[in-house]
Amino acid sequence: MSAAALDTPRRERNKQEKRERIVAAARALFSRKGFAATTTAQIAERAGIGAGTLFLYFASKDDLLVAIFREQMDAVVQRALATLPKRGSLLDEFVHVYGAMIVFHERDPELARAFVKEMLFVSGRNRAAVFEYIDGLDAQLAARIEFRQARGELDASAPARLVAENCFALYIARLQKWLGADERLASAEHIARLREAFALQLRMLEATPPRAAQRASQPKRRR
Amino acid sequence: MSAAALDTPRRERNKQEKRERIVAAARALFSRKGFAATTTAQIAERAGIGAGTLFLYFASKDDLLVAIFREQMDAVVQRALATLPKRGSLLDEFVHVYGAMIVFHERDPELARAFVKEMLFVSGRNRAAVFEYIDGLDAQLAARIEFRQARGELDASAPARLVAENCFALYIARLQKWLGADERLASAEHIARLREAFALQLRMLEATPPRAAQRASQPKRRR
DNA sequence: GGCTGAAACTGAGCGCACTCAGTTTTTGCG
DNA sequence: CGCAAAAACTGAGTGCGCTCAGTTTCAGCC
Repeated sequence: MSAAALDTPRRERNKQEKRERIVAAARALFSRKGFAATTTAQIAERAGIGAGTLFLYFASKDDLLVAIFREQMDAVVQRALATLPKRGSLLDEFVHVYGAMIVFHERDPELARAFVKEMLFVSGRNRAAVFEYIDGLDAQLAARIEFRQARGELDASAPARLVAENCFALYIARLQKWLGADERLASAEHIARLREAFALQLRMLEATPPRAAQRASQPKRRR
Repeated sequence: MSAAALDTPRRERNKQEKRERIVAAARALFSRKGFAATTTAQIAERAGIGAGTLFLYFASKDDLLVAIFREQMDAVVQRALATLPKRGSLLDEFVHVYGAMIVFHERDPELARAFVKEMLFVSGRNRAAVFEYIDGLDAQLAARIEFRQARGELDASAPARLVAENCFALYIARLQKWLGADERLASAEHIARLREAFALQLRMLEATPPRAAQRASQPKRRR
């Protein structure tokens, strides 16, 4: 019956609220004492639930971490996409978005390290969520490529989506290297490296399409 | 022969031999029962040592896994580099090498999954070893690029090493996606995807260098 | 309200990676 | 040899993530 769907039954509401409490407790403890040093028992206690209950909401401690991070990352990406530089190049836009994520991770490298390590290997419902998030990001950046392709600024024969996916891979690789290092580079330096890598991938888009007209409209002088 | 080589002090020899026993035991158990289902106590027992002794040789169970895998991967890469296709394109060579690694990982995806997950985040001595291994691989493949650049087949202005590093990143990203998936693609399909990604990165090398334009009249070469 | 089955919750307990105080083995030296 | 210091080794112990048999809470129905 539809009435049941309308009113949020007591059970559902309790569950949702309990989930929030767990997330809040975990967030506070993780950032105060670090991921490894926080025990699930402490989280449960702070959330006011039994030690076992936590695992009815999250399959594992790692799973909990991923769930927390994903929400925050969503916000970061959304904000970055909303503030794209107006007059910048495609490369600038890519660096703007991924740079924002790097800055975010810089706030708490130990957490970020644990997160990245788990993110790509989670299973269950969270795995789908993670990949949806990545797909969304890829799609948005692919759209930026296609926009320029449509205006004739870039080689329209290149598969925009695949290029965007490659850039995500480059970002992750850089991030892993950065987070894994004993002595971490300043994020400015890190972003500069990322820019280099992106430039190398995106340069392909500037190539004259194999068959298409080569800027015939532009009065280019030949010797 | 030197005096130092002659007398392998009893201590050193024992240590080395014990290390071998641990590795052999771990390898056998991991491949029989899987990584997660094997306990460090079982490994120690099979190696004929005390439970705590294992941790004098390897900092953690993960560390042990990484050490085992790295040795095997070295061999795989070495063989692949020695059997590069003679008449193939640069893309063919990249796919040949990384394809060999994929095939290797296909033999035991659960182990590979655990390995890849830990590899990029190990610390201590093994971390240095892992990155030396990656650097070596990058250098070898960069050399293949430079070889063609020197012959004028590819844009010599592109930084070969960075391109090779980008390709490694693409390989790792694909591998993570593949190993993390619930239903794993056939490796042939996986390799085809990797080829696409590589092609997108390497295409940049075919661009006519800014100043030297000799490729214009040359018919496009395919495979 | 009273009853009933199901859903949610609990915490004592389990298995395992890893530690460390105590023991054994090895080495260098007189 | 004997001896002392150092190095290597050991396994009982510890802490933590996670489980599950038992308990409590809730929703729907009379």
